[in-house]
Amino acid sequence: MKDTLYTATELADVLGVSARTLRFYETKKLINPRRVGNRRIYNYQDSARMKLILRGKRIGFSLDEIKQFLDLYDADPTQVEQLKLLRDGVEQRISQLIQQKKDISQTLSELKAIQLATSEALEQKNS
Amino acid sequence: MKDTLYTATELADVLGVSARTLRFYETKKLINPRRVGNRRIYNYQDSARMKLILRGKRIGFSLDEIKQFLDLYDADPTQVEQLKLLRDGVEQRISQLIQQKKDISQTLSELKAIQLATSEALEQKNS
DNA sequence: CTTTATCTTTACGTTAACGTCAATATATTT
DNA sequence: AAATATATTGACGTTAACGTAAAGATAAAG
Repeated sequence: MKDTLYTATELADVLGVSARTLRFYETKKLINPRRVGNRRIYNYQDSARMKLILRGKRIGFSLDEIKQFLDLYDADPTQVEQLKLLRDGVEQRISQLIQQKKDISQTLSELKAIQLATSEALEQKNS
Repeated sequence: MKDTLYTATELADVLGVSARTLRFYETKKLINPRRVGNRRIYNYQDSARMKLILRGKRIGFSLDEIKQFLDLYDADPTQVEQLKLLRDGVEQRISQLIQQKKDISQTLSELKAIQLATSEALEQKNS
C-alpha cells in the first residue's frame, strides 16, 4: 500500500538488510526518514528510494556513486549549468552501464558453455 | 601477439592497473606468473587471465568471487562430485548475472528518460 | 665496475561498508 | 508504576582492495 509506514527494523526486514544499514545510509545522506520523537519512520517513498539504492548495489555501484545517481533523479531542472552537468553525468553512467551489460553477456555465454560441458560430462558418467 | 612477454610494470600499463595490483592478485592466488630470477614475467595466458579478472571487477564481483569464477574454468571434469559443485556454482552465477542484467536494463531506461528530459529542457532555454 | 634505475619484499596506512558492543532513552507489557 | 523489550547514539572493530614508504636485491647504463 502506498501509505504504509515502517519502523527501522520493519523496513530492514522487508528489504533484507540490517537496521544498522539503514542508519548508515542515513549518515551518508542517502535516505532521510521522518522522526516521531527520535524514532525513525519510513514511508513509501523512503522505501522506494531504498530499493533504488539496493538495485544500485546489485549493479556493483558504490554508495557514493549511488548518491550521485539519486541526485540525477532530483536535480533542479531550472539551472542551465546544473542541466549540463546532469546531462554529462547521465551520459557517463549510460555508457558505463552499456559496457557492463556487454561484460555480463560475455560472461553469461561462457558460463553457459561450461554448463553444457558439465551436464554432458555428468551424462557420460551415468551411462 | 600470442608469445609476447611482459614485465610487471609493462603488463600493468597495458591493463591500466598498478604493478601493486598485480602483486596483490598474486598473493590472492588469482595469477601466477613465471619468475626469471626473482623478477615476474607475464605471458599471454597470464594477461588473458588478468583481463578476465578485470571484466569480473567491472561486473562488480569481489576478488574472492572472481577466484571462484576462474576456478570454474579450470575445474577437473573427471570428478563427479566436483562436477556437481561446478554445475551448482555455474547455475548460481548465471541467475545472479541475469538479475544484474535486468537491473541494468531498468536503470538504463530510467537514465534515458532523464536524458530526454534534460535535452528538452536545454532546448527550451535556447529558444 | 660503479652509479643509477628497476624490481621485490615487508610492513604499515587508507577507504568503504557495514558489524558489534555499551550506555541511554523510550515504548510496551504486566 | 515496575519490569521487559525495543530503538538510538556513539564508538570501536572488521574485511576487502589496494596505496605508499622503506630497505635490500638486481639489472642496465655509463
